[in-house]
Amino acid sequence: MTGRKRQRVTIADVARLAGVATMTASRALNRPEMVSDELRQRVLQSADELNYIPDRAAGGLASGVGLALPVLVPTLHHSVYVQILEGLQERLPQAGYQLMLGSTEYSREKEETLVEVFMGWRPSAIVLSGIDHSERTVRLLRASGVPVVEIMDLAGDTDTPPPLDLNIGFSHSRVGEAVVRYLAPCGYRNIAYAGTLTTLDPRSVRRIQGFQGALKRLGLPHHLIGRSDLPSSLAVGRDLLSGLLEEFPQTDAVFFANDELAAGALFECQRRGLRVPDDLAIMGFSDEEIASHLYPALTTVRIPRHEIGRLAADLLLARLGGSPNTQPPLKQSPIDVGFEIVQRQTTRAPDQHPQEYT
Amino acid sequence: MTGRKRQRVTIADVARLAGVATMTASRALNRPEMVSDELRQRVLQSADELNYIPDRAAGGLASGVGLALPVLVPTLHHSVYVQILEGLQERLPQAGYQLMLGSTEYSREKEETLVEVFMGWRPSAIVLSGIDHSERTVRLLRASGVPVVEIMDLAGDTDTPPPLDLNIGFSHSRVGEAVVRYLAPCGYRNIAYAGTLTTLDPRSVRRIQGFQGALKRLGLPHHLIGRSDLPSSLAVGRDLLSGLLEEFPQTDAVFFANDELAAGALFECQRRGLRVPDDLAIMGFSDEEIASHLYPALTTVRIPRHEIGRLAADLLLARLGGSPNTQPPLKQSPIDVGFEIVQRQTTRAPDQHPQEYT
DNA sequence: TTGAAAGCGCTAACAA
DNA sequence: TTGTTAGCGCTTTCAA
Repeated sequence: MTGRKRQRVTIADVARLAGVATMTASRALNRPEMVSDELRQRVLQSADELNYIPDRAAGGLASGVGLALPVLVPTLHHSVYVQILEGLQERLPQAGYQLMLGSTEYSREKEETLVEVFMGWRPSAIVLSGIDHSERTVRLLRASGVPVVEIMDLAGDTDTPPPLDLNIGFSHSRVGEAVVRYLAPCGYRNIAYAGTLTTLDPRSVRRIQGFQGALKRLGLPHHLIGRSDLPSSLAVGRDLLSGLLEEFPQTDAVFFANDELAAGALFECQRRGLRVPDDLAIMGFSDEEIASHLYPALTTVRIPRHEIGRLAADLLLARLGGSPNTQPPLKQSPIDVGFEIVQRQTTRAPDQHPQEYT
Repeated sequence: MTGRKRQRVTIADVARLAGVATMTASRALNRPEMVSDELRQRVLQSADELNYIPDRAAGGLASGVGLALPVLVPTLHHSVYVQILEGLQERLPQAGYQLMLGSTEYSREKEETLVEVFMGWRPSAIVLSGIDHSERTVRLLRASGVPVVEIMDLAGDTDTPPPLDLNIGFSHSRVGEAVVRYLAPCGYRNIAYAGTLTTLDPRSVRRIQGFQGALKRLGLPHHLIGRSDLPSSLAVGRDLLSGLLEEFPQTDAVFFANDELAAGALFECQRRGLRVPDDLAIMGFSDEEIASHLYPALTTVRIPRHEIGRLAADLLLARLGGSPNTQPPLKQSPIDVGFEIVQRQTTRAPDQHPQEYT
């Protein structure tokens, strides 16, 4: 009694009940305008009566059209990705696409495995986070001809690989630079970077490179780096701060890889009685909700996550729908959505006003 | 040139290249032990050479076995659900099941729509959050015979509907009660509840009912309820607190619907110079990471989310795998995983020690 | 406008 | 052990 195998209600059942051919039932359901009013009514009613639910897999198989739309994110623990997902959810499902979520945990190997798995679901397109993929991933994707959108990083830039296909994001190296160019005029001289997975995640790497490059150009020390291999959390933020202060006591400002780490560090400063931003400046990355509620409120880098999600959806829809006349004047991909430094209270006010960097 | 329609590599291609029948290729790939070493080698090599990726939809269609496993959560903004998802991800994908995520936004109608959509993907089972569903959802699910796991609430309890099938969670009304039974001995007399979606989400409703019932039994006021219709956030937590203090200035303790709201309220207390827990006690629900890092650290209710995810996966695997001899001594569903009050600094120490409630 | 036949890619069942 | 046939549920194509 492992579940009596319930006979699935098929379109043939619906057709039979309505007294029409299977094909007519199919048309009544999918292209109503091709069927006479009367038959359409009968079919719709039968379908309803039988609780008919069309089998997408069979439909896709027959029509050659895939409706699965895999989205690969590194993690769901950062609200950034949750919000991107929401941006995508806003339009894609109602266009008939089924979002499938995969989490790569910042690993190229996991990404590769997930891409393989998802390719088996006849994806109509695929959304990838980042622009750094394994060779096999690239080969698989190229060979399949499936549209790809890479998000959250900017491909084809001076220091990044070319885009696989569509791309929308911002430059992480420029974020690193911008932070230095923001903090230096505030009078900070020993500016540190602190992050997790700093070797694993190519986006962190580029952020650090931009950061260090800018420091070098200003003649400031660029060796103040705090690293952790643990996934990021408030606790790790505390540890990162402690480690940094121990190793480099001269540190007077820290740029964290995300707001969560920065918040943890801020809590640690409170515990230690360190005054922020007088003794130490703290800067985050992402501008998550907590940033503005912390005390003092966190200076951070805002990235347009929701917009990334929505734009990715638009790009995809335009690419897939291919409605040839509605041809929307789509911006040329890669699209740089830029970022913005949000000045709050964990850094001293700069001499110059904050500006938008793209 | 809307994407040259790349010829998909099928198992027939693989078979042809290997010089075997399609069926042999299929067996070499899926039941290797049924094929001679030599042919298996040839097939595997051909598959690799052609970058063959099996079409799950076609496979499922032919074999009658579905591999999609939809998971419906109310939101991804609470880390609780992210962690449950992780618990599920730990085992299900490697057993070949494809998790499909849907977010209901606490709406029964959205849930119904999602269930309908997902039923079209030949799900092998389906995971639902909560035990309150629309009539049509129940009918659809029942008719399909698909195994269902309801999580995060306890069905078949005195005040809850019977389970659809498998169930694993805890009693929200007992949480409400337990909180009162915890706070009262600490000397609090005007204990308020504050939450969002308090009318929409049946779990909130039951929590409030348990809460009010316990207050009544103790002869304490039970009308101190703060509500908001916005989705929960730190900002709403602040507002909720402000509203409560304005409407019921006598309030001396507040039980929030989640830790995020409680954190927001705590920030608001800081801003107002209110001393916690001396002037006001704050209690959260969920024990998210931030709870222990706040200052003062948040007293809250811990729920075993990761365990819920893992147990749900186990239950499902046992139900689906049906390996008849390995018949694991599965606990009888519904499974009550209980909860636990975590005493920290936002409430005064009670006369009696905290206890586990199930 | 409606219907019949064929087949999408794969595997269960049977035959060799 | 291997191959052949049929068919999963649906839609495309073509004919009526």
